Amino acid sequence: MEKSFAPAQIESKWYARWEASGAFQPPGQGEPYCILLPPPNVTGTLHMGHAFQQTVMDMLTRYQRMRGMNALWQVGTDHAGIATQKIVENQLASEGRTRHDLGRDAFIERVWKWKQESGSTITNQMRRLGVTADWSRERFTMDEGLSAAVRKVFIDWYRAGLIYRGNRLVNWDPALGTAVSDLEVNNVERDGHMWSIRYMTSDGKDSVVVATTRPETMLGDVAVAVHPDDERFAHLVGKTLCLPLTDRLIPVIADDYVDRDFGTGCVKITPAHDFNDYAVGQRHNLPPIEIFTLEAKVNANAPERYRGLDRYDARKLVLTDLEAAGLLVETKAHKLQVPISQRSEAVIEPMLTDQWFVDLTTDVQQDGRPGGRKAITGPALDAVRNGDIKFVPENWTNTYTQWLDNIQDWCISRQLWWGHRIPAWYDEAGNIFVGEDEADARAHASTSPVGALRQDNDVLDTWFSSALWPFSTLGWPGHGPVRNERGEVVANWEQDKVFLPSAVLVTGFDIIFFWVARMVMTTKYFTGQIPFREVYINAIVRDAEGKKMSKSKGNTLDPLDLIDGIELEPLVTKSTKSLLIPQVRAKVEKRIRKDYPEGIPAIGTDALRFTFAALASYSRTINFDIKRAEGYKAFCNKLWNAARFVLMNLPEGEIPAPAGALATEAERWILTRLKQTLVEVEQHYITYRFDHLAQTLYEFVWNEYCDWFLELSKPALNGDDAVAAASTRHTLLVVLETVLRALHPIIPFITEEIWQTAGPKLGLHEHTLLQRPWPNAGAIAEDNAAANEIEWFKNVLSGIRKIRSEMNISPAKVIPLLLADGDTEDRTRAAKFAPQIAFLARTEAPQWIAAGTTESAAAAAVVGTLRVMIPLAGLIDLDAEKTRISKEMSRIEIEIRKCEGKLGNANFVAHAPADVVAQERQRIFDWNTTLTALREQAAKL
RNA sequence: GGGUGCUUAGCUCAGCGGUAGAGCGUCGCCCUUACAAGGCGGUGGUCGUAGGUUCGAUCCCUACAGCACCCACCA
Repeated sequence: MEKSFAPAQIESKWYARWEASGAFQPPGQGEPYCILLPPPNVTGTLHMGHAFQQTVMDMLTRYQRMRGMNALWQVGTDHAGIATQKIVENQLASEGRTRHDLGRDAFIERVWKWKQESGSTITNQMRRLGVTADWSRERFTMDEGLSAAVRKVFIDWYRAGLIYRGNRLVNWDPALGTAVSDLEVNNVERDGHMWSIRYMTSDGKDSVVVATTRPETMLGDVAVAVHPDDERFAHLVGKTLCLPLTDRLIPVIADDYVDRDFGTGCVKITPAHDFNDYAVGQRHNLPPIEIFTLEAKVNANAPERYRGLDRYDARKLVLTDLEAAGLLVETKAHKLQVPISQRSEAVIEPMLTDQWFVDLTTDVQQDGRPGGRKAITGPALDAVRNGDIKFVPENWTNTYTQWLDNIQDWCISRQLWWGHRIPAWYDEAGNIFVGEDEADARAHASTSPVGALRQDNDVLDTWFSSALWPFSTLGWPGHGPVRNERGEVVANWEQDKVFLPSAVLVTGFDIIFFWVARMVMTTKYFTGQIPFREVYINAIVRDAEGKKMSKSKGNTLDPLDLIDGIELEPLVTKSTKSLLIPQVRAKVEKRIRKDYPEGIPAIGTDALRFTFAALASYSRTINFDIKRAEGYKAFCNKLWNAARFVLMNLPEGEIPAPAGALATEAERWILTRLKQTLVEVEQHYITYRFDHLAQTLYEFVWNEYCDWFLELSKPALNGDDAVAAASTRHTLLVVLETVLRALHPIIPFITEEIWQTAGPKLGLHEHTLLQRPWPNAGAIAEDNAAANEIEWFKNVLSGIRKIRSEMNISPAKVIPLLLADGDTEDRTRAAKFAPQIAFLARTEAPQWIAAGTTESAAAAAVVGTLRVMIPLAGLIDLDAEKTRISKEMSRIEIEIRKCEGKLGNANFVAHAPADVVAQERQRIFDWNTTLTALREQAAKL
């Protein structure tokens, strides 16, 4: 083996071999265990969030596979409607064209082409991470099978009355030219103004002043509302106002939507461009007046003067005109919430448009009569409330249920071309026909169409298809095997439905609403099953300072750059190339040069994965610090070198298990610790505490196996006792091989590489470590007596080391060692561990001082009643030793006083559990024993 | 306005009704034949503040302060 662990060399070797072995596919036996990959954007690239999440999923999948489960990691990608369409439109724009120049069919063809070109980027990056998803079943949300599922769901819901089409006020993104759902809108606080505008009554005798942040919308006002109980304005209710800048008359109405204490207490009502006003308009039977085109420009319903103006230009002109008319009463600064489109960052304009909705709000009884409960969200809420689905950490349950309790109908139509086209047709009279295709739609129609049918131009919200992921990927609705474009079978519902429900969904909290809740809704409705038993909400990855990673901040990290490393200059180039604003660009460059003056070091996939595991506590964010990753790379190196030590101490060929029991205490101890470690690790898998899991293994490997067992093995391997040497050799190897298996789900590459050498030494001839079973902790013998012996040994050794260090004795110098007092057990142990003590502490063979002998002055450590001493002669400063001992004594005296305080408290003795009291008594006894020995030692000095 | 977190060592974070922990950093000694990406030994914390419950509180409860995040229609 090489002297150091070199990730690049070993990572390249194993992935292809694993994949070719077919081991990623479920073996067809054992209990089903399924994990669904949240399908990433097909044309996207891997980011830190993916890498983290996928590491967790891969750990779980590898672990359960090793445990003999019928493990399936269902993989696939998402067509990401808006995002992907936008990329291709940008490409066209750089050629000076728009999608309309191409036409629908040619444009879609072009998107498919882009999907073919870039669709393998992210899946190849996932392979670099070591992801063991079943690629033979890879799906795409727009492949034929999944599209069929989408159509069936749409049609079934439509026919059940749960999908409807209606002219509603929706969130309109004027930049993208499509409706978006409530979830795709973020409210952002912005600095703006509040303007007060006077509306005169038609008789010219009176007026009201309304306050607004959007004066331009006054062109679409249909009323002014005041609170019904507001005495200030009671006399005006029912009066007519002249809407300024127009020739329209509007009424003053009373509605308790109005907050008397806000603004002027009078609200202008613009039903066509405000959600609240829409509701008010409906209550008062006031038809909305739309004043904007879909591009958010003023339309023909407004006075000619404003037509064609963009909404913000219109605002300026309206204000100017109001000012000129003397109707602008006040302008003041005001912070307001502005609805921003997540996708385009354009300001959303509420618009009245024809859209498709999923009814999530109507209560229906079993027989369809009103009342009862909500057909889609009801079961989805129950599944979580009754515990069928559990969130980990469980406080996310609240988030989920509260959202579903307050949900609105889901706008599912998008005015895009890339996506699942809505399977609905219209005749010339505007009647709607829904079906698999035109013929099916006609066949299911209650009336015959008037004239030709024309298909709906819109596509479905991307999340509509991802909502079906848990069952659509398994071949639902199930008419025999589903094949991919190469003709290979990718799913077969009749067989694959055993994977529903999946075991756990690993995902971010940001898509609980977008995706998790909707999967529960569809899966419950269409299969009667829950989609998954547990939802593990993983943390969001942030930078080392806890800041959100974003390209414009320049603090993103590419997981591949961490794996492979990257020089400073290429890093600067790649981080700034998509930044168009020069100031931002300069800032990002500066930051990168400051944060990574040497570029990013290559830490390898294993260390990256281990870091993710170690950071994965229940906290909701993790701060990714390269320093930490470098530490775990060191761990990989440690494991590598431990393996190197073990292997270089083994003879050629297989190492047979020695006959008879383990020869040494150290072996019995390390196996005891190994067993405990495995038990703990298994527990951590159940609770998804990957941080504890990683730490448990880290500590075992480094602090016990390497620091103590390997060191203890050296005298045994080189000693005269051939039986002990043979037994130790075998145990070194057995523990190594077991540890490799236990670590494999976290750090698959390095463990596989080592195992390929270590496994065969034990006569194991599996193809790969990937296919080995998980270690059986139950089969490992426990020996607590041995554990006590090693504990004693560690105490003796660290006592000596402390003296050496504090007395500045060179680590290389071999020193004499004296033992005094102690009991018979100390004598037995001292004899047993004499070679180990001498070797590890660099001492001469320990000499017992006979009772009654005059001791020469020495530095001492105390273990129980045993004194472990290093004679002063020429080595130790007497005064320094006196100080050291007295410091130690005062520390112990403090401890004793603490114990005495507790035990002297009658209430403590009376109320505390017996074992706590007993423990306290034991402690005080132990401290006193040590103190006595130290006093004696001090006296001898 | 509603909801959810967080506050523990210089930094990043675990922990928990009964002796305060890890990684990184830092200090000292050491290239000891697996590993200097290493070894050995240190330093470092009145666990955000104030009350309460308890024999005992970093942990449970209450209030307060500060910091995040999510949801929501205040013109």
